[in-house]
Amino acid sequence: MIECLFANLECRDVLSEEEKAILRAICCRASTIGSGSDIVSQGARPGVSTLIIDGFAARYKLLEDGRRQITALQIAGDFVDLHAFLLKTMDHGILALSACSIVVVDHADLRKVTETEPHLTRMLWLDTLKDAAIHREWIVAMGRRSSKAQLAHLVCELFMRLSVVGRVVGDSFQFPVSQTVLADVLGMSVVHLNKTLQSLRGDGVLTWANHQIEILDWAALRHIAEFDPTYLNLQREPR
Amino acid sequence: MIECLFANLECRDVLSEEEKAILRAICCRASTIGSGSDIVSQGARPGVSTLIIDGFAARYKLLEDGRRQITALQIAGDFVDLHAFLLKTMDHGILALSACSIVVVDHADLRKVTETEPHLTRMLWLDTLKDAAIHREWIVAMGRRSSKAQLAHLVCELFMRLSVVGRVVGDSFQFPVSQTVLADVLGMSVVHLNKTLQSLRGDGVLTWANHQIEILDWAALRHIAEFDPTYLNLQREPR
DNA sequence: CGCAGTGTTGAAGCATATCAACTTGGGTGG
DNA sequence: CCACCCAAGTTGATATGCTTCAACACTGCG
Repeated sequence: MIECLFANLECRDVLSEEEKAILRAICCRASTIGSGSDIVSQGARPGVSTLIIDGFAARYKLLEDGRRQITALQIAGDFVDLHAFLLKTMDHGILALSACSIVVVDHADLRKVTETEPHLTRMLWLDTLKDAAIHREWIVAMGRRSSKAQLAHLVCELFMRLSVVGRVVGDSFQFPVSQTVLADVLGMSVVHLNKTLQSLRGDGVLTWANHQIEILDWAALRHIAEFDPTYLNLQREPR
Repeated sequence: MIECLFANLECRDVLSEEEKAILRAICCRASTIGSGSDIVSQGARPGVSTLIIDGFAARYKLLEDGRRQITALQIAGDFVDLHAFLLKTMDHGILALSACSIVVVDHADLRKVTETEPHLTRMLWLDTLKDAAIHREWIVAMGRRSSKAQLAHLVCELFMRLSVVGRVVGDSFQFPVSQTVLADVLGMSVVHLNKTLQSLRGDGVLTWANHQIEILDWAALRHIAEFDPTYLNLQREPR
């Protein structure tokens, strides 16, 4: 069930069987969320944190005029609002972009982990640090990359993250997201995203149809994006 | 010496005297860094983490063509590379924007804290989560705000963060940073930043001269920025 | 069958980058 | 002490990337 979380953590450090057992024990309540509904709402003070088992979710903020910016994409194996455990009040919402299987963990149980399991605590901390590293990379992409490079970079990132949790088949992965949503991820208009996408398609580096992305030329895509996966911390070492 | 760190942590939860003593004990080695030099270089694997006692620093990444994006501004009281404790390899550099007083902490000592001080560990974790929340807000600003709102938002944020650590006098604070640097923070060209700045000055909401920013009309500035400080988590509550 | 959401396209306008020139002020060497 | 220089700030002109608006095609669904 929560093997995707193990995959996520274990590509960064070794997890003992006891630690896995603890995680299994506290990740008790499972459910599903329909596409388009909030997993956590802005301003909420949840008593639980949510782990995504399957599906895509997004963190987002709304401006007063109704425009939206998505600040993170969360996939299977992501502890999507672990940070609410310590931040308490949600300063943003979390939205299911597709139907999502989730599991929730009581904050009381997480607290117990921090009291008794230092290594596991560090691993969970690390998981939130990885999210922050992704945020920084997005800031770079938004501030200094061309729209084409920004989009290419996102595809590279998703490809790497999804392969860690076994969601990549060959050179393809499911990406059940409309162009409107993707525009809100990249901070551009739908029209411009559409043209940027077609420019990438025209270069023959990827295809995107039926909610599935296939990478045709990884080297070229990576070159367009100037993609360097260091920030994803996919190194297994003692933490 | 490290009172600014206490100020930073204590506006979010109570610190016991024992916890303060522990922090004082591990923050042993002090030094200063000259303006313009790296505190930590990209690709480094530091064995210590750095706390800023005084001055301004920036996290940054460079693109292949030499352009730069600053992904975070760090001020007094910020544990600037606490995340290196767990991320191990720096995926970005940290630069002193002014002369900085710093203190370093051995990762071995931080590890001991995580083994024996669960509450303090959560407080340090929280500190990195606050950085991530700021990252998300910057993503929103870059993606969906006008350049004027983006700049106004940054000034609001700096004002709030600097007042926590006692760096605001009246409505003014020191901001020893060139327009070139600020342009790299906001992801815009220097020319455009200059014009945006003059637009804010023209509105009479702030002045910026001699490396000092004075806020003339807080309500108007806040309105331009649509500033909501929730994300800074300045709520004192049990964590 | 009609409707709503999604993708696509072209045209026009605005925001921002780029380029180039000029000013200002502080620091430094003659 | 002056002359010069360099970094930083400022300004205007031009070019480009991106947004907005509007229209149309396609698809799945009630």
